[in-house]
Amino acid sequence: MKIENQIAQAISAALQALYGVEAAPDTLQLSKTKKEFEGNLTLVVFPFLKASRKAPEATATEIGQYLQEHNADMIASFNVVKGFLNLVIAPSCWVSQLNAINATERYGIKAVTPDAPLVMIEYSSPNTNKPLHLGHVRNNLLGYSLACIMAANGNRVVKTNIVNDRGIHICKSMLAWQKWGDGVTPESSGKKGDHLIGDFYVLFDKHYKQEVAALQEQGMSKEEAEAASPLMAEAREMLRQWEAGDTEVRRVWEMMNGWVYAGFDETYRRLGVDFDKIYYESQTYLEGKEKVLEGLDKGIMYRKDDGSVWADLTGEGLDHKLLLRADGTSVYMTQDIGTAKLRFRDYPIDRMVYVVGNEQNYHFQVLSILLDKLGFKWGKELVHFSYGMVELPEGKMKSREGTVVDADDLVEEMVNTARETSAELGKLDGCTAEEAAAVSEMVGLGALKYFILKVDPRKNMTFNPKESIDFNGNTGPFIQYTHARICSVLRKAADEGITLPSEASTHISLSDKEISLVQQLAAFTDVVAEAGAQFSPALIANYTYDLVKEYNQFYHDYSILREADADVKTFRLLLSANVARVVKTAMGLLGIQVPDRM
RNA sequence: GGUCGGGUAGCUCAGCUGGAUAGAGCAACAGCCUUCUAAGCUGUGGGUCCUGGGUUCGAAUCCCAGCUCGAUCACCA
Repeated sequence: MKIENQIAQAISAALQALYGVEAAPDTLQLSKTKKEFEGNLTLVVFPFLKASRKAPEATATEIGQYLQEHNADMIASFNVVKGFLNLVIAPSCWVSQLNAINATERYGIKAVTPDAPLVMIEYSSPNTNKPLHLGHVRNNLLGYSLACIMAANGNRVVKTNIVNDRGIHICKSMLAWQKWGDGVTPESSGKKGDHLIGDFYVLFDKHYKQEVAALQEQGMSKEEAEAASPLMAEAREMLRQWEAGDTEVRRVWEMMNGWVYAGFDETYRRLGVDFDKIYYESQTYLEGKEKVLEGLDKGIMYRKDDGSVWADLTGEGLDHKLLLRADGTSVYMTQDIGTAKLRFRDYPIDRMVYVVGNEQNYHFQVLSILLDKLGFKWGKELVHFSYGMVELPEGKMKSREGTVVDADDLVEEMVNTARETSAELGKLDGCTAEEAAAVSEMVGLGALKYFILKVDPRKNMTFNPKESIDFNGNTGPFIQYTHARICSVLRKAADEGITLPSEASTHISLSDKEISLVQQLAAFTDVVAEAGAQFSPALIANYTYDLVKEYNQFYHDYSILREADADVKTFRLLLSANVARVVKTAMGLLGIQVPDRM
């Protein structure tokens, strides 16, 4: 058991004995002692002054004395500062704590049992008319990391992606390709499929804008011109043909979507994200219609005179929501209902998590209510993991204005920078080209992923393309570097013929840094649990940074292999090995790999 | 206007289920490599925690009011 928990129990017993206070161990304000004070754990005694009827100092002293008397083996000494009781824990306890951690397989990761709750996580969910940009990258990294964190908390996890493969936006790209594409393909152009399609989407927009401008010059208002645009009319007609199942339109659609998927797959692979099950809106939107009509029968929805179908959500403090247009076609909400139906048919979902930007908060509020009304047991409790936008210093990224940061370009740039930095520092001089490339990939991606995941997901974040992502300080490479450093020490130890024992001797004295590191390691399980409860990879990231920062201080101030005392040396090696292990596990939860050398 | 998020150092962010003197990184300046990897370590300067009230022994943290930025309130997805 964690020392902190043991102490909490002892304090709980002390409060009962001294003052007759019933305080559950987990309600105590017990935390790591601040650096400026002597001790390892600090209890805040202010809450018990009423019961003790004594001054803060006297109360703290009384509790301290009681604890020391009854737990002599654990509490070496204590001191009191105002209402704070600082406890010094016996060093042997910390060694035992480290030994226990070392003995725990897959430390920090809970086993997934067959009857564990099934959590489905939807993320990525791209449109098929343009390549992925930095906003999608944040989505993908958050979704993937969240899946890892939920699994580490003992849940069965299904990662899913809903591809928005139909609609007017794809028709625009298709039309532009037919008109001006001249039969170009990814093969003939040497361009990634998603980028090629994105170019045609932009091209459509360019021609459309010209058309509208020309019509406006003829005296039309902007709205009139947009409505009169022949190009847009053609796109709409193409969508109608698609819905009607026109073979030629469907053929082009399938071909061009195929190009895009090949491009996406490449980006996903490089980002290191994957899915257990992919849904396509072209396959789910009809299901949604069906479900809505079912709701209509049950009186959950109503039909207007023009034939459109609506849900009345005024009872929930919201508005009326359209679900089927007068012409019977479906809207976004309808498709999400259809997708939910298929998913529930495929999996016994206990909990559904949607990783979607915060601009869609209202949508998911409505979706939750509708799914609940339609009888999905997890509908009410669905989680909209709502993350903030990635903004540029100038403001929002806009696809059509070309101010997006492309995902592939960014990754490439990061990996290049990593390679150059490694070369400059001469870090990979002894490595093969393959090893060097693998490390560059890890470090470049590590920098990007950590940069994005370390910030609170709910907050908007700023990305400045002019200032490249850092490799020093609170960054992925810094953490990776520390791991590599420890690996290097362990390699040297092995070279010296040292084999690590499973336990360190408890009869040694420890420095504050060493104790603090053991405490940090012990806290890892709580951090994983908290990250799962709060859906926050950032908690894992910041924890890991603190751990590594502290380790580097230790590394600087104490020698490991040159330590004369064999027992202390063993302890330090064991401590280092477990720091490396936790770093690797924690970064793994963020989808970041760590190299053994760099 | 309604609803929901933000506002902490020059910049990017932690800290927010109330606790000790509000922390990191970047940027600036000054040190530390013949010694386990200097992508590291140490130090200096830098703060109206948006403002004003309230609750409390104690508030960046909780409550109220206001200021401000953003998202959303589509027969787009």
